[in-house]
Amino acid sequence: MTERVERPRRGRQAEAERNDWLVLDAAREVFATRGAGAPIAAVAERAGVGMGSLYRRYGSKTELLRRLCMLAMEQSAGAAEAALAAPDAWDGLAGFVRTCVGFRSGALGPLAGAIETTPEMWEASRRGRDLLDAIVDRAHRDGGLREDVTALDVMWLIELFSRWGAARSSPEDDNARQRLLAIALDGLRARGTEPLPGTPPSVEHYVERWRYPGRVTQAIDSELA
Amino acid sequence: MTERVERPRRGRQAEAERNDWLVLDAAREVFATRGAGAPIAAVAERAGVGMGSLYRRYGSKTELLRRLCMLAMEQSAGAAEAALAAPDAWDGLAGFVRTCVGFRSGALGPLAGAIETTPEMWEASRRGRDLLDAIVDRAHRDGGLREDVTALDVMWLIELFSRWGAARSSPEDDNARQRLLAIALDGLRARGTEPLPGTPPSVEHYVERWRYPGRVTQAIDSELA
DNA sequence: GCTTATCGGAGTATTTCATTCCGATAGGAT
DNA sequence: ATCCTATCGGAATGAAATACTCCGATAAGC
Repeated sequence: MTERVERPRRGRQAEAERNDWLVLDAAREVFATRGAGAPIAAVAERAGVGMGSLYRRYGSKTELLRRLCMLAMEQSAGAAEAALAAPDAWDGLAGFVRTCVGFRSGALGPLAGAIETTPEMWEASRRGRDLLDAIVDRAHRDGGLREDVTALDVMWLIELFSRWGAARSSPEDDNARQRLLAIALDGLRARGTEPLPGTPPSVEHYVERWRYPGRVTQAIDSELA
Repeated sequence: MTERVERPRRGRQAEAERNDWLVLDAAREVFATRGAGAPIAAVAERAGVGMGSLYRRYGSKTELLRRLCMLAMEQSAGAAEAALAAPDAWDGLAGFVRTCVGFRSGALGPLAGAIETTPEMWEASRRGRDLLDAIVDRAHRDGGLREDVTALDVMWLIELFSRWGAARSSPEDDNARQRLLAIALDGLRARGTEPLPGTPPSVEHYVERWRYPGRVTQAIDSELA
């Protein structure tokens, strides 16, 4: 799932690096399905790593969560660039959604509000939204995507599917999710159907959730200005 | 949201009954979004009711969860019967899904495994699945539903959307959910599209999650036999 | 005005969790 | 071969969260 940078190490150092990825993958799985409240011990167990090893790399739970968010946003941005480079606009969009759901990019959602967002994170988030806007615009112009679907609809869709899955996910879960995703993507295609109900989702609503309780997060306010 | 049986009471008794529904609605909201691990206090607070009042009615958290499951399954069965009675097969199915998502019928999913399932619950679950089978069969025969979609796909779809929503859900959340649901339902319609990937979801997979850890749940085994 | 069912929430014992500490293990240098 | 040290795993710890109980306050019904 996670892309590994192959830089050959030896012995203990190799194990350390391997563990790092194991932890990150496990953390994503655990926090995505059980929310930010999930215990660190669950991450360690799933990664097959001791608590000591985990804390050697991440000084606190918050640090791990932040790292996780950044990683997901970076991967998401990478996938977005690939989508824009795809020959067909619709295929690019569909592939982007599938990829993001694949590594549970939208799993950040439940984490919103549990950690104080750094300026760095805001920057990445902003960039991600801009890229998605571009993808959706292209698919609209190309006629592959039904025109009443907005970029934020797609965002929510990714989040919806990212959170799916039991605490202990199995291949069967993946299978079911793939099917539902295929159904949803099919529903996204341009076609003479009923217009979508309600109003387009707002950026304010999407962004507001990240406000960390108790402290003023200035970045949000400038974001919403 | 929840259908109330209007049996006029007076004064304190009326308040008691009103509280009962407040608690049930709040509990569904809380457990659906935060999982079975959510604190009882959160339910009380959301219902605007003291802990005392809550425990007067439900002797334990487990009892509340069980009651919640039964209620959701009963409401779901009611919606299913209405769907079968609908003039149009497709409209019946779509309405059923929307109704179930509306009262978060699929929110039972995350509760699976957290409580020991009673025979009564198995009975209701079984009945629900039979009804859904009938709805899906009818929609297939009628040609409105794409034929590679199974009843369990629909089941998972309902669960997917039932779990959606932030801890503190807002009208904006509902709006976004409605739109995504419209997209998904549109993807469900019969139409010359790519067949669904993977294999149809299995009953075993769906049912297995309800196995309560530590104790053998005989009903599951007979269910799977 | 009195009785009593019901209400809300503070209090308690228990559990869960984040974080720390340390003995064990095994690369890698001498 | 042997010692040194980085890393590992998980038990120990103190703090926070949580299920559940208890009780004084409130107001309906007579």
